[in-house]
Amino acid sequence: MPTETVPASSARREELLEKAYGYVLEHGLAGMSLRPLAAAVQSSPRVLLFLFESKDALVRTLLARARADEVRLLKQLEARSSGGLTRAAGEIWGWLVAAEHRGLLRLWLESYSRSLLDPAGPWSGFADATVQDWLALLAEAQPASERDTATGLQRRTLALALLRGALLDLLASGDEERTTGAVRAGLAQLDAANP
Amino acid sequence: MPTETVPASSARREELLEKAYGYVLEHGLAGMSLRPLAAAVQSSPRVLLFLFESKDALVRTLLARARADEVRLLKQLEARSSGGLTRAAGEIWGWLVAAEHRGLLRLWLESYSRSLLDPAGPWSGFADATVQDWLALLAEAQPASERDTATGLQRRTLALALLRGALLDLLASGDEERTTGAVRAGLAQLDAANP
DNA sequence: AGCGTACTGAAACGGTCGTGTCAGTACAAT
DNA sequence: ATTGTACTGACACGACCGTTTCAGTACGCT
Repeated sequence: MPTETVPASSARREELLEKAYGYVLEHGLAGMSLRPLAAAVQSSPRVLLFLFESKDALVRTLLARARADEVRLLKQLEARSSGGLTRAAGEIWGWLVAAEHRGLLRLWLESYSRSLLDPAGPWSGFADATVQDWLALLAEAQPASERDTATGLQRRTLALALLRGALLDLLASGDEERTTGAVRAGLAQLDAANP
Repeated sequence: MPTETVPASSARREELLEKAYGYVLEHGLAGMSLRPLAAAVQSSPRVLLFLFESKDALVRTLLARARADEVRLLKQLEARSSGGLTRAAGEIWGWLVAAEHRGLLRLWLESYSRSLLDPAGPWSGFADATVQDWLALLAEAQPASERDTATGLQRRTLALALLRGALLDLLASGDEERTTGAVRAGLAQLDAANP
């Protein structure tokens, strides 16, 4: 008798996951369906379901894969985030504007808005998780004396709002210069207001 | 022979449009389908198609209806937006946090992210249009001397980014106090940096 | 050689989708 | 009374959906 239980990890699974990840970065996962996806990754719906259990589980796996990309960024930034809040925010913005991250950021925004309406779906925790990741990173960049104060939280919230708002603008307009200018100005003001 | 051409406006059409609008404010329009919607508004798919021509046209009409809500806000704000950029931004934020606008704002975010991936769909122009509306309102609040300068545009972009980023936070967290605090602090800094 | 494991293909299932067909009903205007 | 207009119900169509069934094939291990 063949296996037909969840493999949870195998060479073929990893390979198809990477291909599928590339596909959703381009096409989003709102209207994703198995047959076109399977064709794009040179496989079949049958195999995708065999390796990933169900479509819902596949979506969850893809979102986890996306988060892995983001966690890798956080590790990188943590290493050199000793320059304070605004410095860390500036580094994050540098990552956000990089053209090769557009797909991931569109996917992030899509999951974010999706989770607001359907908290039960496979993408539910994803948006909150990334937000918490960013906030935690910003907190870590703050001096310990400020980190746990009310104004420290407010400054973190403000920096994050600035980054995310500018990101929305950037994704829609593609105007790197204008948005970067606004972020720089905002961060400079945030810096100047430091006690 | 019956009409079977587009009515484009009628009492019944208006009535169903309002009901359908209430429905999508709650459920979003990503996964909207005619049969559940028709049941919710006590009608039938047949009638919806008769009155709105096609599902795509219905979605466009619903988005136009949403925009009408927003335009009404802009008219209100314009009347008392003589207090400068930060004052106007503060007024906008006051509108954004109002609980009865959550549905509209979730719908806005959904259409926004949607239009990034599928510029051909019925929601394509919607997000850009609202952004332009907001930017124009902010521009109008600026003194004429600053309105057409590069830094004027930058300050507008910054204010808008702050509002939209804080809105993302608010929609996900519901934390009115923290987000409002961040917006107020950011606007105060923007005000202090005024030449 | 025999067997278990990992993967794959073809076809079908029941379901929902947007839309079309064909029939009606209610009612104001003539 | 007749006619035209506005709306509605019942139902079927073809397409696509996620998933299942049943059949394999390729290959390492003993």
